[in-house]
Amino acid sequence: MFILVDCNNFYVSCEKLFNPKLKNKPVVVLSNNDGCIISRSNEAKKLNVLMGDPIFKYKHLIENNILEVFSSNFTLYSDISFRIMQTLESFGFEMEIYSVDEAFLEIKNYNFDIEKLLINIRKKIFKWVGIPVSIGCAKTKTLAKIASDLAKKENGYKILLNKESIDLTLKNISAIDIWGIGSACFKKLKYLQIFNGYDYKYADENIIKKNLGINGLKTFLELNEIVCFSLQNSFENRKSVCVSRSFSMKIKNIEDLKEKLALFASMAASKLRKYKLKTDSITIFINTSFHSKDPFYSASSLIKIPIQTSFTPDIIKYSFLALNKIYKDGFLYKKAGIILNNLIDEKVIQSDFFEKNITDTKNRLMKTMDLINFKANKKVLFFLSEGIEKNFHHSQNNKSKKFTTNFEDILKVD
DNA sequence: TCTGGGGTCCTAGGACCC
DNA sequence: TCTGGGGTCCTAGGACCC
Repeated sequence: MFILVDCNNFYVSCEKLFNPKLKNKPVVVLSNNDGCIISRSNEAKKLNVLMGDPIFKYKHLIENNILEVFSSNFTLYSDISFRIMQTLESFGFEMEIYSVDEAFLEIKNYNFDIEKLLINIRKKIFKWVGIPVSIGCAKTKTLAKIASDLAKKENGYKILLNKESIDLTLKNISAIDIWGIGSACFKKLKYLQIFNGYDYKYADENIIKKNLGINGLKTFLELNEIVCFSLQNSFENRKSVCVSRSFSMKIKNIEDLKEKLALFASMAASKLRKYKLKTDSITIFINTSFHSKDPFYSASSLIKIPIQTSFTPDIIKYSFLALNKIYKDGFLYKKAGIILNNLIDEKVIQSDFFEKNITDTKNRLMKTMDLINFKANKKVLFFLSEGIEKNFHHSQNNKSKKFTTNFEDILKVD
């Protein structure tokens, strides 16, 4: 049996935690550049503020002091997330941290009162961390997801274990709201006269497989209480690392693009070292704005590295090679990024027989650099290609404090 | 005027092999 | 006129998730 614990309006709830004045008020949290809405309080949802919408659409609500707006404060959110996961771990079940605000628990033998357990989990997380959660419980992850969505509308938890309640629930949810079904699959399902969860569950298995592929079939089976998605150790075997940003100013030439890319490469490389991983294949991508009327261009390029590495200069060097393959003059670039693929444990790398082995030297240099930057608590040492002027002109005008991770930001109680 | 970032997995098509 | 069949691997891009 699977239990899904899902934080309600997570980022907004984190903001409300340290700011009691926000209670019962419409609040939203914005994406990186203060661009679009990525979290909404229930009150904001009631005002028809939509997920993913650019914030300028709601200028009138802000100017009239109806809507409270926050820039994203990921330092705060990940610390709160960590506390929630720790609390969940204390229950002693096998656990998968699925995202910053969700975790699956798997219960193998149960001869106790499930309902009591769910109530207990909610209580403990609220008491220890202060974040409200919704909990769903069912035989498969897909059904547990559906249950947790329902829990939000009911009293915070929902158990879907008998056929009647499952079927009734599925009749009342649109196929698009099923985990794993996006707009493309939904379109195909509608063509097949499958509109809700119930239609999907009792559809013809072969038709599903033919039209929606292996993933559609797995979802179909999961609705029928056949487990296709098991618990995963999400962080130990991560397969890629990505750093990407949109630019507030469009970029017109390869030099400026290289500078951004070098910075992203450096950030990605330090992530790799943090996870004790190395890569031997780099993808970089660039694109112009999806929204602007300027000519559109989007491209990506993958490049292989002969020896697995997490050495920043290597990664910068190869990302430039990749960029040269796809860069075209005359476009206004809005976004770029780097993805490191094929990650392996840094302990098991294969070195090059014919090259002088300087891996140890490289590792020591990176270690020293990371340490100096860590102690300084900012990036005092970096590579010149990253550029000296790192100002992204990031708008982050409404950022809350790092209440739980910075001594200077700790709340004072009079 | 202003529209996010970080992931996983699958698939189609091309290049190549025998 | 008629021109095989069965693979692998790589890459780009799509679809989905939060």
